[in-house]
Amino acid sequence: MQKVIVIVGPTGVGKTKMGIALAQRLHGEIISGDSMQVYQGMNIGTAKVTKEQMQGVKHHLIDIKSPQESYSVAQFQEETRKKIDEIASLGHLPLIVGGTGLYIKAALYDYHFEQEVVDHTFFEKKYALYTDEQLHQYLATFDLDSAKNIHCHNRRRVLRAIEIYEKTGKTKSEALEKQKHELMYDVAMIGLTLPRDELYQRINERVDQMVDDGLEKEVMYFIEQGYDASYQSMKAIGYKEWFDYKHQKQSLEETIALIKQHSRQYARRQYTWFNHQFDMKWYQVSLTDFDQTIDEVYQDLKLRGF
RNA sequence: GGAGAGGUAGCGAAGUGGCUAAACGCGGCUGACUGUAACUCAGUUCCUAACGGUUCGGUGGUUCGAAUCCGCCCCUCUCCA
Repeated sequence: MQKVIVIVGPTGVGKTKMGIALAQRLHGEIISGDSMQVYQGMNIGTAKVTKEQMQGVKHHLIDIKSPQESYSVAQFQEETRKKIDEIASLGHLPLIVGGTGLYIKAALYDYHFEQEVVDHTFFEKKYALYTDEQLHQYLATFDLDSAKNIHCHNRRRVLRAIEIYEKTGKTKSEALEKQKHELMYDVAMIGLTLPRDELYQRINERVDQMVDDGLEKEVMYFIEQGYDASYQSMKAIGYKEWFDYKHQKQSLEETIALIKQHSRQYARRQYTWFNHQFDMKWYQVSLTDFDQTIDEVYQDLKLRGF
Protein backbone atom coordinates (compact mmCIF):
# COMPACT_ATOMS: atom_id res chain seq x y z
CA MET A 1 0.00 0.00 0.00
CA GLN A 2 1.07 3.52 -0.74
CA LYS A 3 2.47 5.31 2.28
CA VAL A 4 0.85 8.58 3.22
CA ILE A 5 1.60 10.88 6.11
CA VAL A 6 -1.33 12.78 7.51
CA ILE A 7 -0.91 15.72 9.83
CA VAL A 8 -3.99 16.99 11.58
CA GLY A 9 -4.87 19.02 14.64
CA PRO A 10 -6.81 22.11 15.66
CA THR A 11 -6.24 25.50 14.06
CA GLY A 12 -3.11 27.20 15.12
CA VAL A 13 -1.08 24.27 16.47
CA GLY A 14 1.55 24.40 13.75
CA LYS A 15 0.45 21.84 11.18
CA THR A 16 1.75 23.88 8.28
CA LYS A 17 5.20 24.24 9.77
CA MET A 18 5.38 20.58 10.70
CA GLY A 19 4.29 19.51 7.23
CA ILE A 20 6.97 21.50 5.52
CA ALA A 21 9.69 20.35 7.89
CA LEU A 22 8.76 16.71 7.36
CA ALA A 23 8.40 17.11 3.62
CA GLN A 24 11.91 18.48 3.45
CA ARG A 25 13.36 15.57 5.35
CA LEU A 26 11.33 12.88 3.63
CA HIS A 27 11.34 14.10 0.08
CA GLY A 28 7.65 14.78 0.27
CA GLU A 29 4.97 16.95 -1.28
CA ILE A 30 2.10 18.45 0.59
CA ILE A 31 -1.58 18.08 -0.18
CA SER A 32 -3.65 20.62 1.72
CA GLY A 33 -6.49 19.01 3.63
CA ASP A 34 -8.40 22.19 4.08
CA SER A 35 -11.81 23.18 2.82
CA MET A 36 -11.13 26.91 2.70
CA GLN A 37 -7.54 27.24 1.53
CA VAL A 38 -8.72 26.01 -1.84
CA TYR A 39 -10.12 29.48 -2.49
CA GLN A 40 -8.07 32.00 -4.40
CA GLY A 41 -7.54 35.34 -2.71
CA MET A 42 -8.50 34.12 0.73
CA ASN A 43 -5.04 34.20 2.15
CA ILE A 44 -4.77 35.99 5.47
CA GLY A 45 -8.00 34.70 6.99
CA THR A 46 -7.33 31.09 6.13
CA ALA A 47 -3.73 31.32 7.33
CA LYS A 48 -2.67 30.03 3.95
CA VAL A 49 0.97 29.10 3.48
CA THR A 50 3.03 31.75 1.79
CA LYS A 51 5.61 31.11 -0.89
CA GLU A 52 8.38 31.92 1.57
CA GLN A 53 7.05 29.49 4.16
CA MET A 54 6.90 26.71 1.60
CA GLN A 55 10.67 26.78 1.22
CA GLY A 56 10.47 25.03 -2.08
CA VAL A 57 8.19 22.25 -0.88
CA LYS A 58 5.50 21.57 -3.42
CA HIS A 59 1.90 22.24 -2.26
CA HIS A 60 -1.28 20.96 -3.83
CA LEU A 61 -4.99 21.75 -3.62
CA ILE A 62 -4.42 25.35 -2.62
CA ASP A 63 -5.88 28.20 -4.69
CA ILE A 64 -7.69 25.83 -7.01
CA LYS A 65 -11.11 27.45 -6.76
CA SER A 66 -12.66 30.83 -7.27
CA PRO A 67 -14.51 32.00 -4.17
CA GLN A 68 -17.64 32.02 -6.31
CA GLU A 69 -17.51 28.27 -6.67
CA SER A 70 -18.60 25.63 -4.27
CA TYR A 71 -16.47 22.75 -3.18
CA SER A 72 -17.25 19.39 -1.69
CA VAL A 73 -15.90 16.28 -0.01
CA ALA A 74 -16.38 14.31 -3.17
CA GLN A 75 -14.22 16.69 -5.16
CA PHE A 76 -11.60 16.72 -2.47
CA GLN A 77 -11.55 12.95 -2.34
CA GLU A 78 -11.11 12.58 -6.07
CA GLU A 79 -8.44 15.23 -6.36
CA THR A 80 -6.51 14.07 -3.34
CA ARG A 81 -6.37 10.48 -4.50
CA LYS A 82 -5.22 11.64 -7.90
CA LYS A 83 -2.51 13.77 -6.28
CA ILE A 84 -1.36 10.92 -4.08
CA ASP A 85 -0.88 8.78 -7.17
CA GLU A 86 0.93 11.54 -9.01
CA ILE A 87 3.27 12.29 -6.17
CA ALA A 88 3.98 8.62 -5.62
CA SER A 89 4.71 8.07 -9.30
CA LEU A 90 7.44 10.68 -9.02
CA GLY A 91 8.92 8.72 -6.19
CA HIS A 92 7.91 11.31 -3.64
CA LEU A 93 6.03 10.93 -0.39
CA PRO A 94 2.55 12.45 -0.09
CA LEU A 95 1.74 14.37 3.09
CA ILE A 96 -1.80 15.48 3.74
CA VAL A 97 -1.82 18.49 6.02
CA GLY A 98 -4.99 20.14 7.19
CA GLY A 99 -7.83 20.47 9.59
CA THR A 100 -10.91 19.44 7.65
CA GLY A 101 -11.60 16.08 9.21
CA LEU A 102 -14.37 14.84 6.99
CA TYR A 103 -12.49 15.63 3.80
CA ILE A 104 -9.37 13.85 4.95
CA LYS A 105 -11.28 10.84 6.17
CA ALA A 106 -13.17 10.52 2.92
CA ALA A 107 -9.94 10.58 0.95
CA LEU A 108 -8.23 8.01 3.11
CA TYR A 109 -11.04 5.53 3.70
CA ASP A 110 -13.12 3.57 1.24
CA TYR A 111 -15.87 6.17 1.10
CA HIS A 112 -17.76 6.10 -2.15
CA PHE A 113 -19.63 8.98 -3.68
CA GLU A 114 -22.01 8.59 -6.59
CA GLN A 115 -21.55 10.67 -9.70
CA GLU A 116 -24.32 13.11 -9.11
CA VAL A 117 -24.84 16.81 -9.27
CA VAL A 118 -25.79 18.01 -5.83
CA ASP A 119 -28.16 20.90 -5.59
CA HIS A 120 -28.93 21.75 -2.04
CA THR A 121 -30.97 24.81 -2.85
CA PHE A 122 -33.32 22.80 -5.02
CA PHE A 123 -34.20 20.50 -2.18
CA GLU A 124 -34.39 23.29 0.32
CA LYS A 125 -36.96 24.96 -1.87
CA LYS A 126 -38.80 21.78 -2.65
CA TYR A 127 -39.37 21.06 1.03
CA ALA A 128 -39.46 24.61 2.31
CA LEU A 129 -42.99 24.22 3.62
CA TYR A 130 -42.19 21.13 5.66
CA THR A 131 -41.40 21.51 9.31
CA ASP A 132 -38.31 19.78 10.63
CA GLU A 133 -40.47 17.08 12.17
CA GLN A 134 -42.44 16.46 8.99
CA LEU A 135 -39.27 16.19 6.95
CA HIS A 136 -37.81 13.78 9.43
CA GLN A 137 -40.93 11.66 9.36
CA TYR A 138 -40.83 11.61 5.58
CA LEU A 139 -37.23 10.38 5.69
CA ALA A 140 -38.26 7.64 8.11
CA THR A 141 -40.75 6.27 5.60
CA PHE A 142 -38.01 5.02 3.30
CA ASP A 143 -34.81 5.13 5.37
CA LEU A 144 -35.51 4.40 8.99
CA ASP A 145 -31.87 3.88 9.90
CA SER A 146 -30.82 7.28 8.68
CA ALA A 147 -33.80 8.86 10.39
CA LYS A 148 -32.68 7.28 13.62
CA ASN A 149 -29.15 8.52 13.20
CA ILE A 150 -29.93 12.07 12.17
CA HIS A 151 -31.55 14.36 14.70
CA CYS A 152 -34.81 15.76 13.38
CA HIS A 153 -33.65 19.33 13.94
CA ASN A 154 -30.61 18.76 11.79
CA ARG A 155 -32.53 19.79 8.72
CA ARG A 156 -29.49 20.04 6.51
CA ARG A 157 -28.56 16.40 7.05
CA VAL A 158 -32.14 15.22 6.83
CA LEU A 159 -32.54 16.98 3.50
CA ARG A 160 -29.33 15.47 2.18
CA ALA A 161 -30.51 11.98 3.09
CA ILE A 162 -33.72 12.68 1.22
CA GLU A 163 -31.77 14.03 -1.72
CA ILE A 164 -29.68 10.87 -1.91
CA TYR A 165 -32.75 8.71 -2.03
CA GLU A 166 -34.67 10.77 -4.54
CA LYS A 167 -31.71 11.03 -6.90
CA THR A 168 -30.15 7.61 -6.74
CA GLY A 169 -33.09 5.49 -5.70
CA LYS A 170 -30.96 4.09 -2.92
CA THR A 171 -30.99 5.15 0.67
CA LYS A 172 -28.14 6.73 2.50
CA SER A 173 -27.89 3.87 4.93
CA GLU A 174 -27.67 1.36 2.08
CA ALA A 175 -24.74 3.26 0.65
CA LEU A 176 -23.00 3.28 4.00
CA GLU A 177 -23.47 -0.42 4.51
CA LYS A 178 -21.46 -1.17 1.38
CA GLN A 179 -18.36 0.33 2.91
CA LYS A 180 -15.87 -1.57 4.95
CA HIS A 181 -14.37 1.41 6.72
CA GLU A 182 -10.91 0.42 5.64
CA LEU A 183 -7.94 2.64 5.00
CA MET A 184 -6.85 2.69 1.38
CA TYR A 185 -3.29 3.70 2.17
CA ASP A 186 -0.58 2.92 4.66
CA VAL A 187 -1.26 5.95 6.79
CA ALA A 188 0.74 7.54 9.57
CA MET A 189 -1.83 9.64 11.39
CA ILE A 190 -0.11 12.41 13.27
CA GLY A 191 -2.02 14.71 15.56
CA LEU A 192 -0.53 17.91 16.87
CA THR A 193 -1.90 19.23 20.13
CA LEU A 194 -1.44 21.81 22.85
CA PRO A 195 -3.03 22.32 26.26
CA ARG A 196 -6.38 23.98 25.71
CA ASP A 197 -5.52 27.29 27.35
CA GLU A 198 -2.26 27.61 25.43
CA LEU A 199 -3.95 26.80 22.17
CA TYR A 200 -6.66 29.38 22.83
CA GLN A 201 -4.07 31.99 23.59
CA ARG A 202 -2.26 31.20 20.36
CA ILE A 203 -5.49 31.41 18.42
CA ASN A 204 -6.30 34.81 19.90
CA GLU A 205 -2.85 36.09 19.08
CA ARG A 206 -3.02 34.73 15.59
CA VAL A 207 -6.28 36.52 14.91
CA ASP A 208 -4.77 39.78 16.11
CA GLN A 209 -1.88 39.14 13.77
CA MET A 210 -4.25 38.54 10.87
CA VAL A 211 -5.94 41.86 11.55
CA ASP A 212 -2.55 43.58 11.63
CA ASP A 213 -1.70 41.90 8.36
CA GLY A 214 -4.74 43.42 6.68
CA LEU A 215 -7.53 40.91 7.10
CA GLU A 216 -10.18 43.63 6.97
CA LYS A 217 -8.95 44.82 3.61
CA GLU A 218 -8.82 41.30 2.24
CA VAL A 219 -12.42 40.63 3.22
CA MET A 220 -13.75 44.04 2.19
CA TYR A 221 -12.49 43.38 -1.29
CA PHE A 222 -14.84 40.44 -1.55
CA ILE A 223 -17.74 42.29 0.00
CA GLU A 224 -17.27 45.18 -2.40
CA GLN A 225 -17.14 42.72 -5.29
CA GLY A 226 -20.68 41.81 -4.33
CA TYR A 227 -20.04 38.65 -2.34
CA ASP A 228 -22.57 38.01 0.36
CA ALA A 229 -22.67 35.63 3.26
CA SER A 230 -24.40 32.94 1.24
CA TYR A 231 -21.27 31.91 -0.65
CA GLN A 232 -19.65 28.81 0.67
CA SER A 233 -16.30 30.57 0.70
CA MET A 234 -17.68 33.45 2.72
CA LYS A 235 -18.79 31.09 5.46
CA ALA A 236 -15.17 30.76 6.50
CA ILE A 237 -14.21 31.95 9.94
CA GLY A 238 -12.46 35.27 9.60
CA TYR A 239 -14.68 36.24 6.68
CA LYS A 240 -18.31 35.73 7.66
CA GLU A 241 -17.90 37.97 10.70
CA TRP A 242 -17.26 41.07 8.61
CA PHE A 243 -20.66 41.32 7.00
CA ASP A 244 -22.31 42.63 10.15
CA TYR A 245 -19.40 45.00 10.63
CA LYS A 246 -19.84 46.30 7.10
CA HIS A 247 -23.52 46.89 7.75
CA GLN A 248 -22.65 48.68 10.97
CA LYS A 249 -24.29 46.16 13.19
CA GLN A 250 -21.16 45.61 15.22
CA SER A 251 -17.90 47.37 16.02
CA LEU A 252 -14.43 46.41 14.89
CA GLU A 253 -13.63 45.13 18.37
CA GLU A 254 -16.74 42.98 18.40
CA THR A 255 -15.89 41.63 14.98
CA ILE A 256 -12.40 40.62 16.03
CA ALA A 257 -13.70 39.10 19.25
CA LEU A 258 -16.17 37.03 17.24
CA ILE A 259 -13.48 35.73 14.93
CA LYS A 260 -11.48 34.63 17.95
CA GLN A 261 -14.48 32.99 19.52
CA HIS A 262 -15.46 31.13 16.38
CA SER A 263 -11.88 29.96 15.93
CA ARG A 264 -11.79 28.62 19.46
CA GLN A 265 -15.09 26.84 19.00
CA TYR A 266 -13.85 25.39 15.76
CA ALA A 267 -10.72 24.07 17.43
CA ARG A 268 -12.92 22.38 20.02
CA ARG A 269 -14.98 20.68 17.32
CA GLN A 270 -11.85 19.57 15.52
CA TYR A 271 -10.67 17.77 18.63
CA THR A 272 -13.98 15.98 18.90
CA TRP A 273 -13.74 14.85 15.32
CA PHE A 274 -10.13 13.72 15.34
CA ASN A 275 -10.43 11.94 18.66
CA HIS A 276 -13.46 9.97 17.65
CA GLN A 277 -13.05 9.47 13.93
CA PHE A 278 -9.39 8.73 13.60
CA ASP A 279 -7.05 6.29 15.22
CA MET A 280 -4.18 8.63 15.71
CA LYS A 281 -1.16 9.42 17.76
CA TRP A 282 -1.06 12.80 19.44
CA TYR A 283 2.11 14.80 19.81
CA GLN A 284 2.35 17.56 22.37
CA VAL A 285 3.75 20.61 20.59
CA SER A 286 6.65 22.39 22.24
CA LEU A 287 6.18 26.11 21.83
CA THR A 288 9.69 26.90 22.98
CA ASP A 289 11.39 24.29 20.86
CA PHE A 290 9.35 23.28 17.87
CA ASP A 291 12.35 21.61 16.28
CA GLN A 292 12.24 19.12 19.09
CA THR A 293 8.64 18.31 18.26
CA ILE A 294 9.62 17.88 14.63
CA ASP A 295 12.39 15.48 15.63
CA GLU A 296 10.06 13.49 17.81
CA VAL A 297 7.59 13.02 14.98
CA TYR A 298 10.34 12.36 12.47
CA GLN A 299 11.94 9.64 14.58
CA ASP A 300 8.59 7.91 15.01
CA LEU A 301 8.03 8.00 11.28
CA LYS A 302 11.43 6.50 10.68
CA LEU A 303 10.64 3.67 13.05
CA ARG A 304 7.47 3.03 11.12
CA GLY A 305 9.39 2.79 7.89
CA PHE A 306 8.58 6.15 6.35
C1' G B 1 -30.07 68.25 47.32
C1' G B 2 -34.77 66.77 44.28
C1' A B 3 -37.47 63.28 40.64
C1' G B 4 -37.44 58.67 38.42
C1' A B 5 -35.40 53.69 36.86
C1' G B 6 -32.87 49.60 38.40
C1' G B 7 -29.63 45.73 41.08
C1' U B 8 -31.73 37.84 39.25
C1' A B 9 -26.81 32.13 37.88
C1' G B 10 -20.04 33.57 33.94
C1' C B 11 -22.79 37.56 30.80
C1' G B 12 -27.52 39.47 28.77
C1' A B 13 -32.49 38.95 30.25
C1' A B 14 -37.65 36.92 31.94
C1' G B 15 -40.14 36.08 36.37
C1' U B 16 -43.64 40.14 40.62
C1' G B 17 -46.61 35.21 46.85
C1' G B 18 -46.66 28.31 46.35
C1' C B 19 -46.62 24.81 39.87
C1' U B 20 -39.19 28.33 40.50
C1' A B 21 -32.82 25.79 41.48
C1' A B 22 -35.38 30.14 38.75
C1' A B 23 -37.93 30.74 31.29
C1' C B 24 -35.02 32.18 27.16
C1' G B 25 -30.47 33.81 24.61
C1' C B 26 -25.08 34.06 24.68
C1' G B 27 -20.69 32.08 26.45
C1' G B 28 -18.31 27.52 28.63
C1' C B 29 -17.97 22.20 28.62
C1' U B 30 -19.20 17.40 26.23
C1' G B 31 -20.82 14.88 22.04
C1' A B 32 -22.76 13.62 16.84
C1' C B 33 -21.09 13.99 11.96
C1' U B 34 -20.22 10.07 4.59
C1' G B 35 -21.43 15.69 -1.52
C1' U B 36 -22.34 23.27 2.20
C1' A B 37 -17.96 20.24 7.33
C1' A B 38 -14.15 26.86 9.12
C1' C B 39 -20.97 23.58 7.95
C1' U B 40 -25.07 21.65 10.57
C1' C B 41 -27.00 19.50 14.93
C1' A B 42 -27.58 17.46 20.12
C1' G B 43 -26.69 17.20 25.47
C1' U B 44 -25.04 19.78 29.66
C1' U B 45 -24.08 24.26 32.64
C1' C B 46 -25.33 26.98 41.46
C1' C B 47 -22.66 23.07 44.95
C1' U B 48 -23.12 17.56 45.51
C1' A B 49 -21.72 10.75 43.05
C1' A B 50 -26.30 10.84 45.56
C1' C B 51 -29.37 12.03 49.87
C1' G B 52 -29.27 16.83 50.27
C1' G B 53 -27.45 21.92 50.64
C1' U B 54 -27.08 27.21 49.50
C1' U B 55 -29.32 31.15 45.98
C1' C B 56 -32.20 36.26 43.09
C1' G B 57 -27.58 43.71 46.20
C1' G B 58 -27.53 43.62 52.10
C1' U B 59 -30.35 43.26 56.36
C1' G B 60 -34.72 42.99 59.42
C1' G B 61 -39.88 41.92 58.98
C1' U B 62 -45.01 40.08 57.16
C1' U B 63 -46.67 35.04 55.76
C1' C B 64 -47.99 28.10 56.62
C1' G B 65 -44.86 29.68 52.28
C1' A B 66 -40.95 35.33 49.51
C1' A B 67 -36.66 36.50 43.82
C1' U B 68 -41.73 38.21 44.23
C1' C B 69 -45.10 42.12 49.84
C1' C B 70 -43.22 45.90 53.84
C1' G B 71 -39.01 48.80 56.63
C1' C B 72 -34.04 50.32 56.76
C1' C B 73 -29.19 50.30 54.41
C1' C B 74 -25.61 49.88 50.15
C1' C B 75 -24.66 50.38 44.94
C1' U B 76 -25.67 51.73 39.52
C1' C B 77 -28.06 54.65 35.72
C1' U B 78 -31.16 58.83 33.69
C1' C B 79 -33.18 63.59 34.40
C1' C B 80 -33.71 68.27 37.33
C1' A B 81 -30.96 71.67 40.64
